[in-house]
Amino acid sequence: MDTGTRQARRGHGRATLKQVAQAAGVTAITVSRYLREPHRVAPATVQRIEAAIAATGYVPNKQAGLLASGVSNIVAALVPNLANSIFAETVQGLSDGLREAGFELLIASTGYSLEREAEQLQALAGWHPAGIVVTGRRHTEASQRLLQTALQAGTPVVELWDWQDNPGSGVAQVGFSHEAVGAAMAEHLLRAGHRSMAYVDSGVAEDYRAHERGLAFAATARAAGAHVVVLVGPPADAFDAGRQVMGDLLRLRAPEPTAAAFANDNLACGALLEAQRRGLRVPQQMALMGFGDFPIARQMQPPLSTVGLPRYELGLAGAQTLLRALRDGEAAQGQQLPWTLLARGSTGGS
Amino acid sequence: MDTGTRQARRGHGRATLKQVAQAAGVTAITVSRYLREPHRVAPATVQRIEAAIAATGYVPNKQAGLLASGVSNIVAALVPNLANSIFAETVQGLSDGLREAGFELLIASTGYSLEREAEQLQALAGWHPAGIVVTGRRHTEASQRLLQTALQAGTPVVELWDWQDNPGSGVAQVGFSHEAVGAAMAEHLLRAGHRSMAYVDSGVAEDYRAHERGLAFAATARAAGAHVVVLVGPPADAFDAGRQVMGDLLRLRAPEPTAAAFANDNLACGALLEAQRRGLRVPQQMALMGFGDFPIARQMQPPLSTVGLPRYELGLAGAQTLLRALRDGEAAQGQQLPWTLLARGSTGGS
DNA sequence: TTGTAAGCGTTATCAA
DNA sequence: TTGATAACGCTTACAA
Repeated sequence: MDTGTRQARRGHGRATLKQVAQAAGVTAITVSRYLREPHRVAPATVQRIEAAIAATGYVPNKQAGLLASGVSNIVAALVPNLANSIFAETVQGLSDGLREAGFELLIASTGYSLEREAEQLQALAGWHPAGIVVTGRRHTEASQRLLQTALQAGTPVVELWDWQDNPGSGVAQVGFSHEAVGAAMAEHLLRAGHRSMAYVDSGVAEDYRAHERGLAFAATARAAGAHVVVLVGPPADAFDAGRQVMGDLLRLRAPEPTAAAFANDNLACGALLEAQRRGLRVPQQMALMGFGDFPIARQMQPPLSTVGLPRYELGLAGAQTLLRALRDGEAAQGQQLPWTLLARGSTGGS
Repeated sequence: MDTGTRQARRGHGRATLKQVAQAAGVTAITVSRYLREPHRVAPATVQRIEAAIAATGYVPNKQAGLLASGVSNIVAALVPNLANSIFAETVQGLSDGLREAGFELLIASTGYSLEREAEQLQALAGWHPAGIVVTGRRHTEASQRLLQTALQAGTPVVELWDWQDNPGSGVAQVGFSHEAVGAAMAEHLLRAGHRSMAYVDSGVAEDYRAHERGLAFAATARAAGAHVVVLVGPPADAFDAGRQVMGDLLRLRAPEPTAAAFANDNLACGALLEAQRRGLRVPQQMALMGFGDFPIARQMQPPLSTVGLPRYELGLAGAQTLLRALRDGEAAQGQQLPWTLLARGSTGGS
C-alpha cells in the first residue's frame, strides 16, 4: 500500500524517499539525513537504509531537493556555437572546473544571435542557476535586465572571451581585449616592414569580436601610415573561404598588399594552402597570419604565425571565478587572460 | 508584508508567483494559469498580470514547476570529450534538435572513462530527465542498471556513435557499425592492390570504437591474405602523433607496408605532412587514409582519403529519436546512420 | 539517534 | 473567469 498518497496524481515510476524509508523501517527524514550526514545515523539503520536504496534503485530527486533547500548546483552557460573548436574547448574547461566542485552544466548555444541568447537566457534563468556564464559583453536590453536581476539576487555572472575596462556592472569579464590583439597583429606586420596590408574578417557577420580585432588592426596600421583593406570571407567552410579570399587578395592593386591578417587560423591556413597551389612564396611575396593557434597552424609549411589563446583555460578560469564568488558571497572579480603573438615562418618570424 | 510566510526560512531574492499575484491583485493560480493558458484569463486581468511580471522581474521557477507537474524538459547527455570536434558537432546537433522542441540540455563529459560516466550518470539521473543520451554501447554495470531503471520508468535512452545488432535492451542506438567501417577501410586498400598495411590506432586507450575499427581492419585484411601491423599513436597532439608514427611506419620491414589507415584524420594528416617533409610520394610509396572527414582532409595535397561521417546529423537524429519516443510513449527505436568511404588522392582515388 | 511539522514554488483538481 | 486546497519530493527547524 502506498504511504500517504491515496490516488496519487500519477506515479512516475521512480522510487521516492518515502518508499525507501518504508522499506528500511524508518521515516523519510532519516533517509534524507543518511544521504547528507551519514555519520549521524546509527550503523544498524545505515545498513537497512543502504539495502533499501539498492533494492529500490532510488535516485534522489534534485528538483525537490533544490526547491526545499534553496541551493542550486546548476550553472547555466551560453556559447555562440558548440561545434566551433574555439568554444568547445572553453566549454570543456568550464565543465571540468565545475565538475570538481559538484556543479552541473546546463548549456545552450546562441548561433551568434543576441536574440537567441536572450531567449535561451530567459529559459535557463528559470532553473535559478547558482551561476550564469555568457559569451562576450554584448547582449540585448532584455538580457541585460535579466542578468542584472540575477546579480541582485546574488547569482554571479561571468562573461567569457572578452575583456575591457568596464567598471561596475557587476558582471565579471574573463577574457582578453580583442582590440589589443588586433593592434598587436598590425604592429607585428608593421615591424616586418609591411606598408600595405589586408585584414580578412570572418564570414560570420555577428562575430563582433573578430570585427573589433579588424577595426583595431586597421586603425593601428593606418595610424602608422600603412594602407589597409578589410575584406570579408565568404560564408563557406573556413578553409575554402580562405582559399577564395587569397584570390581576391591577389587582385588588389594600388598598392598591392604584402601581408594579410585573418579572423582565424582556418581562414589563414586556407589562404596559405592556396598561395602554395599558386606557387606564391610565403612570406616573401605575401606574409600571412591567423588567430587562435589551432593545432594545424604549426603544421603548415611555413608554420603559420598566429595569436595563441588560452581556450581551455578561459573556461577553467570562468569556472573558478564563479566558484570563488559563490564561496565568498561577493561579486565575481573578472580577470584578463594572456594571449601570445606567435611569430612563425608565414610572416618571416623565427 | 509577506504573503503567508512569516519568518521565511530565507528569501533568495527572486520574485515568486505569489508576489506577482499580490501585485496584480489576484491569486497565484491565476498567474500560473496566465503563463500556461493565457486565453483562459480575462483581458483586464492579463494586463495587470503582465504589468506585475514586468515590475517584479519574475522568472518562473522550473524546479517547482517540474516537481508539481511531474514533467521534465531536461535531457541529460554524456560525451567523452566536448572539445573533440567529432563530439562537439554531435552535441551541437543534439542541442539544435532539442531546442526546437523546448528541451534543455544538461551535459557532462566523461573523459573516455566508464567510471566517470557512471558517476556523472548518477548525478544527472537526479534531475529525472525526460531523456538520456550517452555515447557508445559500453557502460559499467552500475550504469547499465541505472539506464535500465530509467527505461522502466519510461525515460527513453539513446546511445550515440555506435550501432550493432543488439535486440531488446530497450536502449536505442543511433550510429553506425565501427566494425563495418574498419572492414571497408581494409577493403578499399586491398582493392588498390596493397598486400602489406598498417592500422594506426588512437593514443586514447579508452576509445574502444577506434580499436574496433582497427580489429575489423586487421581481420579483413588478413582474411584476404595481406600482412597487417597495428600501431598505437603516442598520446600527443594528433598531428604530431601522426608525424611521429610516420617515422615508425617507415622503419617497418619484412614486408614494408605500402598503405596505412588511421584512427582519425588528424593523425593521418600529420603522417601525410611528415611524408611530404621526407620527400615520400603519397600514394605511390605509401597510401594513407583517415577517418572522420575533418575539414582539413580535403585541403591536403594530395587530398586525404577518409570516411565521411554524419557528425552533426548524429546529434540531430539522436534528438529526434528521443522526441519521437517521448511523443509516442513507446521505447525509442534506434537507427543506423550512413557513412561514406571517400576515395581521394592519398590512396590513389579519383 | 530519530521523528514531527512546516514549507520550498509551482501545478492538478475540483468547486464556485 | 477565478479561487481554495492538496499535492510534488525533499529539507530546515525544532522536539523528543
